Amino acid sequence: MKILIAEDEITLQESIIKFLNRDAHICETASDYYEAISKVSIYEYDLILLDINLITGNGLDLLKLIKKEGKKIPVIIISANNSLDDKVEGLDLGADDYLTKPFHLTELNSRIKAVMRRGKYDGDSNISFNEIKIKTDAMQAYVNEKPIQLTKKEYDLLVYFITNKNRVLSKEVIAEHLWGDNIDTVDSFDFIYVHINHLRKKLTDVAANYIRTVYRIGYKFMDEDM
Amino acid sequence: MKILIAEDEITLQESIIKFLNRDAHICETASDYYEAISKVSIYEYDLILLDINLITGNGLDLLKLIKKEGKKIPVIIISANNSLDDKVEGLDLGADDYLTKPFHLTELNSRIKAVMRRGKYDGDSNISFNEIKIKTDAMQAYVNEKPIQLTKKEYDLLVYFITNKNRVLSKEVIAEHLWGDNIDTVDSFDFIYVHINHLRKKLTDVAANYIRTVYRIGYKFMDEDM
DNA sequence: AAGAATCTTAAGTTACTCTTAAGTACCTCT
DNA sequence: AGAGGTACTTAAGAGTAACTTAAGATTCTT
Repeated sequence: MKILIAEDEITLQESIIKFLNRDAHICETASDYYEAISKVSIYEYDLILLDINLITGNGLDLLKLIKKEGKKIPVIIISANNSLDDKVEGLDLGADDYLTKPFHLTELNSRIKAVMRRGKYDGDSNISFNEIKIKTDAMQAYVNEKPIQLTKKEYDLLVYFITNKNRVLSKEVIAEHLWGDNIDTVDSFDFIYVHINHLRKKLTDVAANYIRTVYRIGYKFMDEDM
Repeated sequence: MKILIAEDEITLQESIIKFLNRDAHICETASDYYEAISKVSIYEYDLILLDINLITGNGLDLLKLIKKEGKKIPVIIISANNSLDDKVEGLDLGADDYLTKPFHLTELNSRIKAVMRRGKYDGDSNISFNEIKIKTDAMQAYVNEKPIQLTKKEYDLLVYFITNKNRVLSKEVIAEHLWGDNIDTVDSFDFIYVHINHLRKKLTDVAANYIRTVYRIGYKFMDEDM
């Protein structure tokens, strides 16, 4: 799960990241309003954690912006003041949940899970593509009803492919989504090849062909006849 | 047993917690209507203690909400006024029992036990998974009909695993369910390893394999061929 | 208050995944 | 067809996560 944390209190930022990393989420941060706007418009996040009291601007404006652009990214608002007005306004603008500082990190964690649960997969916790099926609850993938053993990265990669089927995904975009933005200092994305290789091997026979190489561009997850 | 106490009288809240903690229940609190709704939607409780005279809203509405969502969580209603109407309405809405303030804590305790006994596992107070059987009222686990000696934490862990079989549970989630929400200040969940270790040792042979490690994620309680 | 049982901390060990690196195969364009 | 770049494959090392033990704290019992 790739999460943007728009929060200017560095200590809070850090402890959130530390905690969420333990659940193997990819976290990126924006310390001010403008950075947040910029990152949201450039990258794809699965969730945004938005402090509405950012020094450089009003978080609610950012929320408006996101929703105006028709993006369906779930947003959880963080606020220092317990004002009911803020809460109501935030939820009216389309925020998915609301947290008041100070909060427990486990609380945050559960809300993230709840939001993701009801948001993304439309109540159905299974994803499938032809003979491939993924039970997200169990984090278990199947090919023709046979379970296949995937590592975390392989699993993430497969989920990312299937939820973005028929789209060409560059190595950079994939890396960005699975590793986060501290990866752009890296000068080679060759390690992607290894994970692709592993995943292909584990998706036996037919299913392996779904991962098509688009030469010089990236990969596309698709059916034979598309 | 994880219990939510929706009660805005702080002193009563505290004495209930103090009392229930002696029975090794995990208690969490909600001091207003909104907090209660939020917590119920996020966390999984084994029981809710609901004061219907919360300042910020009507407890009966909350009860309606819970039952409407099809949740099977047992609810015990607490009320200050002895109005029969409230009582009847509460029980009609699906509350499992009803207490009028002031009440003795021992009274509360026995009602909790009664509700749990008849409520939780479909009238059957036994939980089982293949060769594992648990008699919840005796808090006794068996493997192949042979009783095994578990400590409280080991027992809780096993029950949590079996009632959440086939789901990946992170160390954090497990810790939260077994230790309550004051554990997020902790910066290491390594102690979980120890309890897992003990439980595995006590679930002899085959049964021990049901607790699968999901590397970098957590644990999953499941059968061989899933 | 002492003893027993349980839980937590800590440190050493083992095992797993991810990444790196280097060699090979493939594609495209001239 | 050959050059140059791009993708694939494999194996090994680094780093991290999980496991195991035992001893130090607690908590519970008597």
